[in-house]
Formats: sequence, C-alpha cells, structure tokens
Amino acid sequence: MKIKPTESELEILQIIWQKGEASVREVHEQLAESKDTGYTTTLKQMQIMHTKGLLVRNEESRTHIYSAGIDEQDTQRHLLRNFVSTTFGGSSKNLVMQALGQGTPSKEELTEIRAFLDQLENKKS
Amino acid sequence: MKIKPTESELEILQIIWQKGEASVREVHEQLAESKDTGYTTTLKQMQIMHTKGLLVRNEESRTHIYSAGIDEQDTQRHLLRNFVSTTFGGSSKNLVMQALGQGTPSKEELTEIRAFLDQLENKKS
DNA sequence: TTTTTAGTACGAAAAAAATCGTATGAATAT
DNA sequence: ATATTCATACGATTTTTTTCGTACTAAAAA
Repeated sequence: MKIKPTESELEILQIIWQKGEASVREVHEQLAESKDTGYTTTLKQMQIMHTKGLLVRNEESRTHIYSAGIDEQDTQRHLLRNFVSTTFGGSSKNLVMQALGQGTPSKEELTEIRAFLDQLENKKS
Repeated sequence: MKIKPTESELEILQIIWQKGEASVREVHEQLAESKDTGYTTTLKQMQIMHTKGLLVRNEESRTHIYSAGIDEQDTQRHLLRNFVSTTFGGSSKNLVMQALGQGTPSKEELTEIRAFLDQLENKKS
C-alpha cells in the first residue's frame, strides 16, 4: 500500500493515534485548538481519509467512531525516509544531529539514545 | 521570512545546494534522472521559486545561473521542527531513534553522534 | 407530536501545486 | 544570410488538497 498522508491528514492521524479512536467531533475539537477550521471541513477530511483507507470506522452508532487504518510506526518510517532524502539529502546523521540540537531532549532521553547507540554499534562489530 | 518550500521545490533546492549554482538545464538534467518531467516544467518551477525568493539568479548571460536564496541549514531546521511535530507528535527522541534504526549510519558517524551527545549532556549538568 | 439538536453525505468551489504548449529571441552553425 | 538550436517568458490547463454550504435524517428535548 502507498502511504502518503498529506499535511492535514497527518494532523488528524496524530490525534487518532493518540486517542486510539474518536468521533469526528472529538477530533475536530482537539484540532480546533490549534487550527481555525470548520466542523464540516474536518468531517469531510475524515471521510476522504476513510475512503483512502487511512482511517477505518465503526458505523454502528449514528456517531461514527474512527480509528487509524495505518500503523503509526510504519507511517513514521516511510515519511522519515522520504524526509531525510528530500530535506537532508539522505544523510540521517545530519538529521539526527540537527534534531538533537534543537529538540532539547531530557537527560533521560539522552541516556536512552546512548543505549540505543551502543546496541547499534555492537551489531556492527 | 516564511520558509516552506513544497516537495518539488525542495528537490530543486537540494540540487542547487549541492552544486552551489546551476542553470535550469543542469538542474533539469539531474532531476530527470530520478523523475520523469519536462524541461519547461523545471524551468517554470525555478522561475516561480525565483519570484518567491527561494532562488536568486544571475541574468547576465542568456542562460541564467541560479543559486539558493535560502540557507540550507536554516531551512532544514524549520522543516525539521515542523516534521517532528506533525509526524512524531513533537518527540525528537522518537524521531532520532527511528532515524538511527533505519539510516544505518557508519561507525564513524555513530562516534560523531556520540560525541555530540556528550557535549549536549555536559551543557545540561 | 413538534421542535431542536447533533450527525452524515455530498457537491462544488477555492486555493495551492505541478505540468506543459506556444511564442519569441539570441547564439550558433551552415 | 538563413536555418537551427537552445534559452526564457508566460498563459493556460490539470491535478491535488482544502474548505465549506446545503440537504437530509436520527435522536433527544420540549
């Protein structure tokens, strides 16, 4: 399958991934906190995403309940690959360093990353 | 200024950043290796980018010579910030680990990253 | 029962991006 | 001098994405 949600589809997926499942209204409410948009716009968007398979939904009750049709990790992987290549010319090292520089991860996170690094390095030697 | 090149603008910027400067033909040639597109399409695209300030050009000779109008690092920073938030829900740790996992950086790169990590950690303590 | 309140469907318009054809002119080659 | 080649400009079209109004219906409230 071809995974390539648009920017605003991603905003919605984000919310759905976080919540697990949600009605249009719930999604819209959260979306509206950061974005000025009409209810039917969100609705339509989610309907489109449904036809594309980006979302699945349960239509049993009048208020349809949506959940994600694509896996969060998979999607992140795909998008990241694409992003690294179009924005960082394929260098994941550059991306990583840039991300670390501005993301201000906590000490704990740094430790985690370091552990991950160790693990990676072992695999190589 | 507002930095937000589209996907295909980015492809072109990428080439320009790498080459430093180039004519439309040069860009198009390189672009055409990976993408099936007409010459005038590339031309038009670059003209638009010029009016947007994404590219600057020297018109002295008949063949205009283009170079980047926006800084590579700056642009990467902006786009990365946006990407982390829309795709990774703001967690740069997640992004970093995912990137490390699939990017298969070399041992040298890992060492570099580790050094960078040390530096970051020092700043915190 | 009647009215009001959600909710969906759907068409269509607006906006944004991408593509391409044609006109035109300057250099170059014949 | 003429023809050919290669460049730009520019308008127009197509495609993709986003947004929203209107119609319709089920459920809930009055």
